[in-house]
This record gives sequence, C-alpha cells and structure tokens, in this order.
Amino acid sequence: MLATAQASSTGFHLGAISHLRHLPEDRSGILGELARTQAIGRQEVLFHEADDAASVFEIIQGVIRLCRLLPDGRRSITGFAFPSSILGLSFREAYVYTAQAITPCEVRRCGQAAVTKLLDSGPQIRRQLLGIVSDELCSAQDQMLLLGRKTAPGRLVSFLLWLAAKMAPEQTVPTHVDLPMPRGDIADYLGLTTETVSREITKLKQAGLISLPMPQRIVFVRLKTLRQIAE
Amino acid sequence: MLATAQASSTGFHLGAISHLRHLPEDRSGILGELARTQAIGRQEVLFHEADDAASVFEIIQGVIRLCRLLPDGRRSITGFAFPSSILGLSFREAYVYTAQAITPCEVRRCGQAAVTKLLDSGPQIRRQLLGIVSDELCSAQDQMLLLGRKTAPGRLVSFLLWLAAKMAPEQTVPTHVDLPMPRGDIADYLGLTTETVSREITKLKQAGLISLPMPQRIVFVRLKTLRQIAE
DNA sequence: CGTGTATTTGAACCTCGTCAAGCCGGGTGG
DNA sequence: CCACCCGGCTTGACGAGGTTCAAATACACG
Repeated sequence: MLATAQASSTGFHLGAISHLRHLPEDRSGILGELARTQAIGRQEVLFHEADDAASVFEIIQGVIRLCRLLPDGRRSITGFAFPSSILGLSFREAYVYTAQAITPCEVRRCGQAAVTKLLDSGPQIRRQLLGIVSDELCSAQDQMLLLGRKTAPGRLVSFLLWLAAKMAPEQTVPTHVDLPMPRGDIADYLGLTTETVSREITKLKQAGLISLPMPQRIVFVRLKTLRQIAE
Repeated sequence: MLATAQASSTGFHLGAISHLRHLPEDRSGILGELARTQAIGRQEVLFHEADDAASVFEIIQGVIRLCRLLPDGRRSITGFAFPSSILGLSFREAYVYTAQAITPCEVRRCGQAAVTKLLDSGPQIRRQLLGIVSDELCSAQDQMLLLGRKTAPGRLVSFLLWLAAKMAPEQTVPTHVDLPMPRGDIADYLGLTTETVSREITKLKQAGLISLPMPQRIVFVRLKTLRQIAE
C-alpha cells in the first residue's frame, strides 16, 4: 500500500543553503511493503563489517550505532541511525561497517534485490534514494571537518546540538537532549576518550552553559553561547 | 601561461569521488559525449561550496582538492580528485565543498540533467554511478577513522601509501610518490599542521624509512615497516 | 639578483590521553 | 532490608604528542 505519498524532492531554492542541506523529506515507508518488520534487542548486531551486503534496513524505532574497528582494537563510530534512517544502501558486495542496537529497536528489512527493483521503478524514487546516499556523504564530510579541525569542547557541543536536532526534529529551539548512548560511544564518535568527554561535560556544567539533572540528560541553559562554541 | 586569474565562482556544482577499494571497473568516459572537455589552470576554482550544483565533472588530467571552510577560517580538505574521478554527483541542490585545481587540469563537464538522463538509461550504468557514490562514502569513513583514531605518523604514512596507489594504480608495490600538493594541503587533509607534517617527514627520513631526493618526492625505503605504521 | 613562497627547524606551551582511583545507581542474593 | 557487586561515570595527577610562534633556509620566478 502506497498510502504514504512520496514527497517531491524537486528543488527548493531558498538561498540559505547550509541549513537546507538535509531537507526534511518524508521518507517514511520508502521501502514499502517489500520490507518485513522485526524487533531487535539492545546490543544486538544487525550486520557486521565485511558481511555480505544482503539486506537494507529502515529504522522504525530506537537508536543504532555504526562502527569500524582498527586491527589493534581502536574503534571509530562512523555514525548513529535514528528512526527513518536507511542502513545498508551500499550498492557494493559487502557492508563497510557494523550496525549494533544501542536501545531496543524496531526495524524493517528487505533484500538488496528489492532495492534494485525499487531503483528501476521510476525516476522519482530513484532521486529519493540517491538523495539519501548524498546526504550521508555530506554528513560524513561534516564529521571529517569536526574530527580534523575542532577542539574537544567544539566537538562535544556540536554533537549535543546535532543530537538534539535528530531526536526532536520538530523543535527549532532545542531545550535539552537525552543521550541514548554511553560516554564511550560519544568518545569513539568524536575521536576522544571517555574521560575527556566526561570532563568537557563537567566544564560546560561548571560554566553554567548546561545543566545535568542526570548523566543521560543534558539541558541547554545558554543556547546561544553553545552555538558559538560549536561554530 | 595563465596569469593568476581568480576564477569567478559563478555556480557550478559538484560532489567528489575517488578511491577504488572495490573492483577496478573501467569508468573512463562514463559521461560519454554528453560532456565537453575544458582546461583548468592551477589554483583555478571549478565550483564553490554552496553554489548551485549545476554540473558534474570528470577529471581527465591533473589533481584537484576538495575543501570546506569553518567560519573562522580553519580549513578541512575532504578529499583529492585524480584522473577518472567524478566530481559533483550530489543529487542535491548545492555543492557541499569547493573544488580547486592543484595542478593544471583537463576536465569534462556535463549538466546535471545529462546525469539524470544517464541514470534513466539503464540498470547497468545506474549501478556504476551508485557504486561511485558508495565508494566515496566508504573512503569518507576510512578518513573518519584516520582522523579520529590514528596518530600523526600513522596518518602521514597512511596518506603517502594511499597517494602512491592513487597516482600509479598499476603498481602493486610502490617505490615512491611525487606529491602534487603542498604540505599545507596534506596538513588540512590529515587534521594536522604544516609544521607537524614536515617534522614527521623528517623523522621518517632520519629513521631510514624513506628518502627525500627533493621536497616533493618521497622514496619508500622500508615499505614493510611503513605499512605497519599505517596499520 | 631580489622577492615571495614553500619547507624546515627550534623552543615554549597546552590540550588531551593515560593510568589509577573513587563515586553513584541498579540489581542480586542473603 | 541490607550488603555486595558491577558497569558506567567522574575526578585527579602526570606526561606525551601536537600546536603555536618565530626564525632560518631553500627554491622558483621575474
């Protein structure tokens, strides 16, 4: 059932490009009835790096971490996936990262063949799928800039504001964010250590920029200053 | 010779492409006769970040740097483009980085519309274009791991070996590499400073792992050790 | 031969990683 | 109900790795 009408992704031209990089298209149900819904327990692995890329996933509920390992065990988290994210659109033989549930999740899965069929089914949906991959590429480059050229506080604040926007897309002015992932995951995402992440959070609290009712909840107190720190 | 005419930045768009972790498909001329060939002078800009993404480019000759700027001037180079790379496959409204020639270049350009047409022309070419974007995403993640979890010598050696493979793909055992870009570009690509890049090169030389007949030429002396350092 | 740029080198400083310990909260079992 | 344990988080002391600032050198170009 194609109840969810595909939002047209044809050009918006509003000038203020940087905010519009990731247009809020409605992608819900892009995989349609080709997909089967499935529950995933906390810490469960959807697929491993280098596994045969057999399936594509759409996250319905929960948060998933995407990570890569160096031979000596150093870990890099390349991204997090939230509801409506698409995972595994590789168009290649193997997955390039491991996907693991941080919280209990609900996902829809469908085979690569179904995606190929989807791609052949028309220019509209094609554009949408390609846009998804393009957006991923764009955020990957944002992340490179963060890792290569921002300091620890800049990285952390950028992350907190980004996460708040991801978790509550409807809010233009975020008030707080609840961290679904442990400090270690944040560290591996930001190229820092758990200790540094913790210390920087403490500093923000002591500077009165955030408050911390509990370790998993960050309340933004001086949002404007935070935005400056994130640059 | 071209005087240093600052190229006006009227809109072109572009994405970026490189690396071939996967199969060595022949992509030469993938844009076909839809494209027009064009010469680009050193330091000339193909397109700017946030410009309307109007064209797609294929590099025929030369090396191009792709970069992003932070408001305060810090720069991050997100990639380099070599012959046979495709730039600007964004499937979005605007380019997400600036593309600038490091050496004199020859490129083929064609409009986005032509790419769309190409995409509609069959599953074969579709797979190829999608594979290109997927490969880009994969290298972007490699780079995140490098920036987040490798030390200065690890980053530098990884880069040198990677560059050697890019510049002479036919050689399985590289003997040397000629750097087309200045130290500052390498630094902005690796998330370091010019001074650190220079010092690390000096250290490799003093350790007898490389030799340096001239600043732009790196000769690999103990390849195996270098590979270990790169991990 | 003089000028400007790229590269190298030096010294002081500082951010962040490392190692180690302490803290807090939840769950389990006595 | 309490004692204990265990994992995640915080805090402290210390040092290494990289940045910053400054200057010397080398090189290409006019």
